[in-house]
Amino acid sequence: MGRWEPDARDRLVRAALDLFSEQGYENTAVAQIAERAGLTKSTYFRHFRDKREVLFGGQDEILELLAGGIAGAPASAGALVAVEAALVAIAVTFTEERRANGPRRLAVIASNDELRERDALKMTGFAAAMVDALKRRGVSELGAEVAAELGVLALRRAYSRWLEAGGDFAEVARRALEEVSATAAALERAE
Amino acid sequence: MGRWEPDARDRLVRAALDLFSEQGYENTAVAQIAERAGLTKSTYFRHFRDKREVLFGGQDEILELLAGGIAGAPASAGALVAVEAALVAIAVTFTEERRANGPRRLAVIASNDELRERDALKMTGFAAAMVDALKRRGVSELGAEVAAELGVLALRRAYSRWLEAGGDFAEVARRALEEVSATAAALERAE
DNA sequence: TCAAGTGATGGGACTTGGTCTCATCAACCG
DNA sequence: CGGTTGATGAGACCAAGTCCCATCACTTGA
Repeated sequence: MGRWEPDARDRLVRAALDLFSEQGYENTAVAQIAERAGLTKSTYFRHFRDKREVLFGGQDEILELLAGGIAGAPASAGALVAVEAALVAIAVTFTEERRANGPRRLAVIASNDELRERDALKMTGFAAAMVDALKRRGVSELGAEVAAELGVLALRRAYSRWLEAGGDFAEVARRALEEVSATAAALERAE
Repeated sequence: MGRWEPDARDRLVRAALDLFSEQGYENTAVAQIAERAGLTKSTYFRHFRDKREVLFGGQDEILELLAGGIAGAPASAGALVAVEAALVAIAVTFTEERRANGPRRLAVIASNDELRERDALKMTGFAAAMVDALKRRGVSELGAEVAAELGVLALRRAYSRWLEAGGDFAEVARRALEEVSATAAALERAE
């Protein structure tokens, strides 16, 4: 396999996921990932900033979609409705290919602390993007933080359910947010 | 400074915080931290599992206190009241010394992605500990997750306020949780 | 047709985080 | 006083990540 084979980045992602699944994250060297993809370590680090990032690609796009979903919600919408719009907006990124690799990817992440750290930071990033967009709509700092945290919780639950059962992600996310916010409201009365 | 000087761990923490503040986290090598503490790299890694952890010591104790606070709450208490008990339970760890170093520590963490990752994972750990303890009380999975996330949000806000204004952490945390949960309840009506 | 330019890649030196093993030394103990 | 224990020092070693420069495929313009 010579130079200029297309889709170097995709090949790296597939090679990494395969190797991590086969032999574990810690037992896989970056050079090995690159080799399986027909590339070298140098090229790997041109595409991904570190060993972890190969499992978390495309999340910048999600940040933009979340912010855009909130900004584009009707002016009359409250914070939670805007968060719902954000979750619906990212549905386009939940493709069949992503669903096919989802379980393996989740298993790898769960197996390693470094990867769970990266995942936690990504979720923090999602929340921060929503907080920022909500505040631009005039939502209070606290209101934005609460709504965003509930949104991230709903997103996590929706993702896990979508991996299991499939279907339209937007619909799954809507139901998850509904559940989460209803639960949050019910917590109040239960003292 | 020979062997057997006491408080090796504390010396490492202080040296690390000083060096990180003076010259930045990335520009500081573990060997340099150890040297300033009168120790070697080997000894550093006996006390902390990696370069980051020196900034996050004592959080295992917090996990136990959180779980214990929830387990020890009155049987009649709802999920949010149990979470309040958890936040009150960790107040003993918020000492004056910790408050003195808090701002520098936060500044260092904010300056670096690796450290923000570790921080995010620690918060996830707090939430997981509370979810676990809440479920043992019979709270539903979803109810536990929502209550725990709101609890972590309140904890973050309380910490930041306590660093600024001081006072009894338990009281600050109680007020923060009150605000957060009231805001969560108010979100529902605002559609 | 060919020479210059461009962008992705290869290759290797280098630093540092982190692991591992073994030697060393201080304190404690019988 | 000799043996044990526990923390430390010392150094080899590997992999992650950075950096610099050479190389090659392809494009462009004369």
